[in-house]
Amino acid sequence: MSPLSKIKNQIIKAIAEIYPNSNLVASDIGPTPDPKLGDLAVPMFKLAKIAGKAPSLIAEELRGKISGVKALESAEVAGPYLNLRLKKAVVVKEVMAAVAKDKTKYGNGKATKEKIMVEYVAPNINKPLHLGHLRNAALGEALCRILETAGNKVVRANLLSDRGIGVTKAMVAYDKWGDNETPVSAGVKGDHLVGKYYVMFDQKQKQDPSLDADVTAMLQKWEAGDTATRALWRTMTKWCADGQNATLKMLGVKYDKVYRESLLYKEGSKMALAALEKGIFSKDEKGNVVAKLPGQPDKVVLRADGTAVYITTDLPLTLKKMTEFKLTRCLWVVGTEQDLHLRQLVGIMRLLGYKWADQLEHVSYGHVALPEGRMKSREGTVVDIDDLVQHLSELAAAEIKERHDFLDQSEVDKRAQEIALGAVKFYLLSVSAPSGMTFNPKESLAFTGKTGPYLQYTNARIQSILRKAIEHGSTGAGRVDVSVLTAPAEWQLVMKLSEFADIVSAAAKERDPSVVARYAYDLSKSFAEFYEQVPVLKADAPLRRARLSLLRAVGLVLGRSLYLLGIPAPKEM
RNA sequence: GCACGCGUAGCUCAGCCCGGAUAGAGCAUCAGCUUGCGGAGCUGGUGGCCGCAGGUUCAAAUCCUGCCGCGUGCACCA
Repeated sequence: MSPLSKIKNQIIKAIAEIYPNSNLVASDIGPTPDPKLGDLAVPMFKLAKIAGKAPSLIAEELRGKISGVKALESAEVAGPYLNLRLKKAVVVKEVMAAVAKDKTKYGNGKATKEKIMVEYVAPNINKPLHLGHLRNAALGEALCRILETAGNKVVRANLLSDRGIGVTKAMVAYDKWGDNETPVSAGVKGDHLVGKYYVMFDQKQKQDPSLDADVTAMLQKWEAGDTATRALWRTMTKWCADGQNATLKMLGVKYDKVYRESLLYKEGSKMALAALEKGIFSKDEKGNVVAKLPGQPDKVVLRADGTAVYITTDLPLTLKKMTEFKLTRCLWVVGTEQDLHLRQLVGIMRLLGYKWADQLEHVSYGHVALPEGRMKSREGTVVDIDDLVQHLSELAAAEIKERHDFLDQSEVDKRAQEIALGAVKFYLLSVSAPSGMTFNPKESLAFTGKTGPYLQYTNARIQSILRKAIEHGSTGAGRVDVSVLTAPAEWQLVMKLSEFADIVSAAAKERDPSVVARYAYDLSKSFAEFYEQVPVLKADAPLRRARLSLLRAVGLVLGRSLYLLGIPAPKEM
């Protein structure tokens, strides 16, 4: 529990001793709108209702009577609110001690019994990953880190859609016009090479619609296990998957388990037929196997000719996930356009009699639009991740070079990519998930204002001061009296630090990394104000030591916040 | 047509689940801050019928109802 929550709980308890049937809870207590009014505000409306008295009267009664809260300095009545002022020295000591004690575990939640699988990205293996995948990857990875930090066991899973029309189109085009080209001979990543043929197919198909028949024919050969077709498929899907994995690695994504559609869909057909036999599914007039779901449209789970549809794979996949890993929760990070699909999948699992259907959960995120309109892979209007990060890195590199004349190119490149990733990830994560968003290139490329680089810059400044302190021989370690930290800017920072654990648990509960993004920004903003107002290295020894330990605490918590968001934290930039 | 999501400052978005003090940020714009620990920064100003109309309440951006606008889905596509 966060130091702040502890204090709030003590206040709740103290009020309950005066009003035994008090219905106030810790979350009723909030910050005051203005620091001049005090630190915490307790609204009296709930108590007023119970007691049948005016809120201001209750506040008046409580004022001065609250006892047993060590951190409480004074209480003032402001209309229907009881505003509390905290003893800064007490709180500062408690918060700083908590950070010092827990170090990199500060903010961790208590271990739960939850074991949660998060499936995210789940790409088609026929083209490079694009902007939509980037929002998915950023969201999924941040969610995993937040859930882990909140005390849960997390299993990261990917599903490769490595079979079907998309892959086959690329195969047909390569077969006809590929001329034995390879990623090495072409000098491009495998996913980009496969994507080139995927786009080529659609261009040629517009001229010659008969190409569709070639796709059908190749799909059938693949299905029949034709040796040459399978070999081509293995080669091309490997190229593509390797390329995509390189992109994911750059993004900091690594999976515990990777599923492949090609290894699952047949099992799905069996499950569907078995359920048909038992009368759980039925056949429609065309002969398709259909699940009839209460309150939802019917869902075809197997085509009349016995071939699989998208959801067919999900049947055995979901079953495998839940049983193999003994999960208590299973999340999909998937766009809002699949809301209905996933509701239907959950409904089907329930229909099949699996009690854990209630533990399946869709983390839905809105579509990323471009200002010009919708992204379309086939029309080349996609923003692919490799190109985007490359472009951002170049801009960042130019900024770095302006500031540092004599840096190695390799160091420039390294920092530039970290800044580029910070910029785009923060941009995508700072918007709450279900909202659609417009990807405004200009803004996401910006390094000033409420951006990833601002957070990274804050971290770099903190690290810089700490480095200089060591050079000057004053580390701030050892016995430090932190109670001298009484300046408003210091107090504001300590209050921010005190709520970190609450932020982590709220983000985990809401499945919403934007909570952490907002916090990280607020913390950085508080630091910047502190930095402008208060000298650290030039302060007298006792104060300097105290401020240095505050900076270490802020650096640690900011670093943890950046980690939760999957944003790199370079020490210099 | 039905379902889901969205509508808050010129632009991009928080806040809504769980109703409470003058509705918050960033960008843009205007005016300031540098012999100083990293100016990718800081301080201040301008800018809002919180889509519209009702209702509930001592109190509504927040809850309820209806309407309007935008997006997505309702495929033998993934």
